[in-house]
Amino acid sequence: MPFQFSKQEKLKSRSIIGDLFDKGLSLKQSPLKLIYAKIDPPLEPKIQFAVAVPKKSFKGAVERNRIKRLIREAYRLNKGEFFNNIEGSYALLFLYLGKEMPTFDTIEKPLISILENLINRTNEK
RNA sequence: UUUACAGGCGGCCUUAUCGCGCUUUAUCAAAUAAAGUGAGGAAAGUCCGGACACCGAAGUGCAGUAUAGCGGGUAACGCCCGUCGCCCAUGUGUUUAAUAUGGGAAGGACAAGUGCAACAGAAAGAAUGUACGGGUAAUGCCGUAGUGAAAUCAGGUAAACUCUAUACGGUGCAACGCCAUGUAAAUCAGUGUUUGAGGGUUGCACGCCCAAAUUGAAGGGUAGGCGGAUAGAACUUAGCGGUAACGCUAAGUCUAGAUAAAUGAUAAGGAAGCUCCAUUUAUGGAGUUACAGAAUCCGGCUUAUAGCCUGUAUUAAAC
RNA sequence: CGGGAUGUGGCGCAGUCUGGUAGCGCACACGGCUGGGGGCCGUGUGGUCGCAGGUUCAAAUCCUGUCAUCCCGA
Repeated sequence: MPFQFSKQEKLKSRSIIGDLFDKGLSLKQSPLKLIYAKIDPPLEPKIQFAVAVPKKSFKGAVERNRIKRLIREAYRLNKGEFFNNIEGSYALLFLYLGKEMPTFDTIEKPLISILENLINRTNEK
């Protein structure tokens, strides 16, 4: 079941999200930015995921929803490749920093490269 | 065929591979499977009106806010319908008047009081001028001229204060109820109290309530979870009443309920409209297809909007 | 979801309550003082008063609608 993305995998806790902004580590690959942190004690689905698009860049709710859906889709299709055998529990938060409407391709490529970097970092430790 | 106005529809269809929310069924549960279902006319702005919920009195007075011909519709409204007067445009008529059609608008009161009117002008409210003409015994008086938006009339102005009539308790689903977690000030109930600072209660006043101590009881916050929460002033069709808004009756239908927030992604093909180009005048090629995403729920208003359909009026061309 | 404020020359502000002339500082242009710069002095340019409609003889000002920006509460 590598391509599913259910409700449980969404990062929902307000306090964890607040901590991410305070002391999370970040990886950037334009137009995306990933903020992540290792969570201890581990969460139930070990990897939890969230998306955010700033209201300042995109005023309309339709555009913001569209970008969030694209990012979520790209994450859903690629997460199995990276996280199936990972150690530890992580919270991930993707931010979209671009100013123009993306297509699926312009989302997927930087997302893959960010995930590769993330895996490399966690293995080094 | 052009333009304007009014009303309606409004990101289409198929296949493949993945995927999401909710409901029901199957399994002890979890996970899973199957079936069903899943954004709008504005879901938006939050400008009005309600439903619904709560408040230690939500009381009295003042203040404040809103509305404004008349009649009707409605749960209610500042919304909608009809109508009278007013204003504008066009046609007929034409010295004026009148009349037809269409459109517009917050349309009570200035003989209750207070205020305001730049510049110009003699004068803008306790003011009656100047010139010419008329008239008279003479003055008062009458007309014309000039300034100005308004000039002799106790005028104009209330989208000036104000007055009159009517309506309004306050706060809002982040209301409110419940569950789990559990340290202290704090809360609730009973007993009790003289003075009174102080505090609370709707902007103010009155009024009302609280307040030491002691006994007893159950809990509150803590970005957590559940309920509130989706069947309703609902929708569709038919008949009847009404100029209309709308109402009544009957039959049928079930029509989103998320919560860092579901309704999507990729690929291929197709249909229709519009624009541009080419020409064998009917085809080919290219481009484009809006505004925009439910968040307690309804009724309005306002704003955004490609294209299509219907109706009315109008313009031009051809026959 | 609820509440509040602000839009005026290039920039920062006053004027709005109480309607008739849009003003101040900085900046800009020209001239003067100086050998030159800075500084000071003088003169000048520059504003659909966010937008639309209405009331009025007359609107930055009053009324209605609308757009944008900012702030606050939970």
